[in-house]
Amino acid sequence: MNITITDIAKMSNVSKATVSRVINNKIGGVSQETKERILKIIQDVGYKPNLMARSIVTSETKTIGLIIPDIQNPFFPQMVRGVQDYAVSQNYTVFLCNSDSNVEKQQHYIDTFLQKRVDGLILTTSGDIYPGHAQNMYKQYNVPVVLLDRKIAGLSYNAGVFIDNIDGAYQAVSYLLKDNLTEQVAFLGGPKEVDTCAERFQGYVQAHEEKNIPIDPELVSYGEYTVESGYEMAEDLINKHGPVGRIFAASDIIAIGAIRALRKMHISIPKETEIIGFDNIGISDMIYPAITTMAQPIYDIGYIAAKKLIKLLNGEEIGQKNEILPTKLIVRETTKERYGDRE
Amino acid sequence: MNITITDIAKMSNVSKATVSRVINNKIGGVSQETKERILKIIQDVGYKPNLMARSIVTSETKTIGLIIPDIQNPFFPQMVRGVQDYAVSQNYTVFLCNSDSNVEKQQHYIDTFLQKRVDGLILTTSGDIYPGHAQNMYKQYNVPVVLLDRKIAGLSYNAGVFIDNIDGAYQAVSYLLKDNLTEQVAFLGGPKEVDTCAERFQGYVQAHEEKNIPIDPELVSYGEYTVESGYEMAEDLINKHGPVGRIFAASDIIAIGAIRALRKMHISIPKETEIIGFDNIGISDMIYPAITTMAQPIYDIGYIAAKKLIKLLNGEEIGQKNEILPTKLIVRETTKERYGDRE
DNA sequence: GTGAAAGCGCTAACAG
DNA sequence: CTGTTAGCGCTTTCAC
Repeated sequence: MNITITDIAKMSNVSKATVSRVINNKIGGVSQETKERILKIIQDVGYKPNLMARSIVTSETKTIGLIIPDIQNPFFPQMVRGVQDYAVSQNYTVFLCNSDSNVEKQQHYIDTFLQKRVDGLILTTSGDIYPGHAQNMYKQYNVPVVLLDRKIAGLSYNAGVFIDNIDGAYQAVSYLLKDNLTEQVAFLGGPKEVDTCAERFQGYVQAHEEKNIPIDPELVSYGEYTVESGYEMAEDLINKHGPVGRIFAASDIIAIGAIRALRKMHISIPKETEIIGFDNIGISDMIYPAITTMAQPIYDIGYIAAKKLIKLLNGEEIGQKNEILPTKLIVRETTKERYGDRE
Repeated sequence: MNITITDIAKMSNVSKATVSRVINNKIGGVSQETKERILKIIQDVGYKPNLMARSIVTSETKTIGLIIPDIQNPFFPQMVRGVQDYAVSQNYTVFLCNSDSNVEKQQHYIDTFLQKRVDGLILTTSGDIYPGHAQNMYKQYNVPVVLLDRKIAGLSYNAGVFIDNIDGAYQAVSYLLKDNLTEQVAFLGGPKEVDTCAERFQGYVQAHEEKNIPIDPELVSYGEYTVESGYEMAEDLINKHGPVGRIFAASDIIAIGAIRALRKMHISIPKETEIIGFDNIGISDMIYPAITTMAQPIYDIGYIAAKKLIKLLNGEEIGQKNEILPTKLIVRETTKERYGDRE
């Protein structure tokens, strides 16, 4: 039905092999003159090679499978952009799926990707991957896996791009505890089982321990990385515990929800309650109050991950297996000025 | 290298055809007993059929190409979700690409998708598609195209899902002009050439005409559908023209930027300046002030589009070619209460 | 420089 | 119910 290489071959009075050589720009294959003749015909009839057919013989699809938990969390689109931009620049196309932080869905997508024979996988994991399956990926399909943003215990992978969540949270909370403050900071977390959240909690604890501030679990809550969850956690916190002086939100969108909740309760920010977020998503400096946050290089995480994956596919060296990107505190309006802020 | 249907056939002492029948669950094909035997072996060795190979013979890839202008605009992820959710439920996988509102990029992605033999295309167009190419899609590849959110003059397509932008904007601006106000509303637009923006401008004009309010072009600006652009347009507007009483922003993210700019200039919302956005993106009620906006069913747009496309692929009737989804004004904090708001 | 032929992994008649 | 065969559109030896 569609026009095929055979058609082109006939129209050009050459063999399929010759056309194939032209399409693939094989060096030293075809005389300049026949090459041009074929090219012209291809152009005229608008022939586009069937990449499926090619894939089946070359056994590479120039396709990457990318799984993220939630495309509606603004963090991920930015990361996806990074992946895509590099992938496209290297002539790859990407399948994108949302796992909804659901392990079954995630596994389903991995299966689908494997069946569609993606050349590689980039995952921001949601919970565990069934160990058996993870094994299968390697043994049978030999598909390289790059982990993004979230690590997963027990899963072997080929490369990873992360940030130092413990240190990031430690720095953020320490900033909140500057000027010899001794009152515990409240913690508004994402899902307890997600490692980024668990690590940020660790950093939070570290900062308190350093100052010998005991941690009352009443000021620690877990939810999801969503605005709504941030809203609810903050509301609950204030209702149950009363006002708090400082909040560390494990992500900016949680912070946004929390800010909204506090406003509804007529608690002024940063005067009565200070708050620090995490991620530095795009809008965090465009809403009011602009969020003080621990920035991570979101786009770069994706970009570098794609780069590592494609290096892997090309059999090149990727350097260190895990790359830890830097975080940076960005002070804005949700925190008061601190001694030593200007120097 | 990978395990193939031939391997399974040998291991099961049957022919490839029989294995194929089992894989595809052909009715009345195989005896229960051999079927189970084969299934067990498939299970044991972890065989996954090569969908590329299947595609080449069935000439369907169970893949959909989706192009959006900008995944970082929160409007689109929600729409993408709609597309994906339905597509996945019907066993399709989707390629997603950002055109960056760039026609060349868009065309490049369409070409790639065509070469990868997607079964159908869903586009939120960015500017024109080269007429010749658009033709090619139909004549040569017979790939159905569903348009989303944005129409494009001169491009033939199989189905479309839109909203009534003219009416939506008309309603929004009319709301702003209620209570016999006669001062022109300012217009903060997206790209002038994008039809959603152009139509919203039309509705804006209509609302003014109805009240015989002349339109001073100084109060009309165009930019992009980004927060930054909203910020700049609002800043420029106030700088050049002085304070304005009411603003109609062609999208919520433009509104967010504008709100930020006004705040910086110490203009209070809604007291001194009222503002209405468009879209009702997720965070529009979570920031402060919460945005009064003309809501559109973003998720549904995507979902319905996917549904239409897959109906098309199945040769089913899609009903009306163009589906126009309803919009609805949601009054929140960026506008004052109006006479007749409560009834 | 070019062609013939084989084969990638699968499905789809057609026999039996 | 099952096997044989052909062939999808392409690349890739291997000859010439």
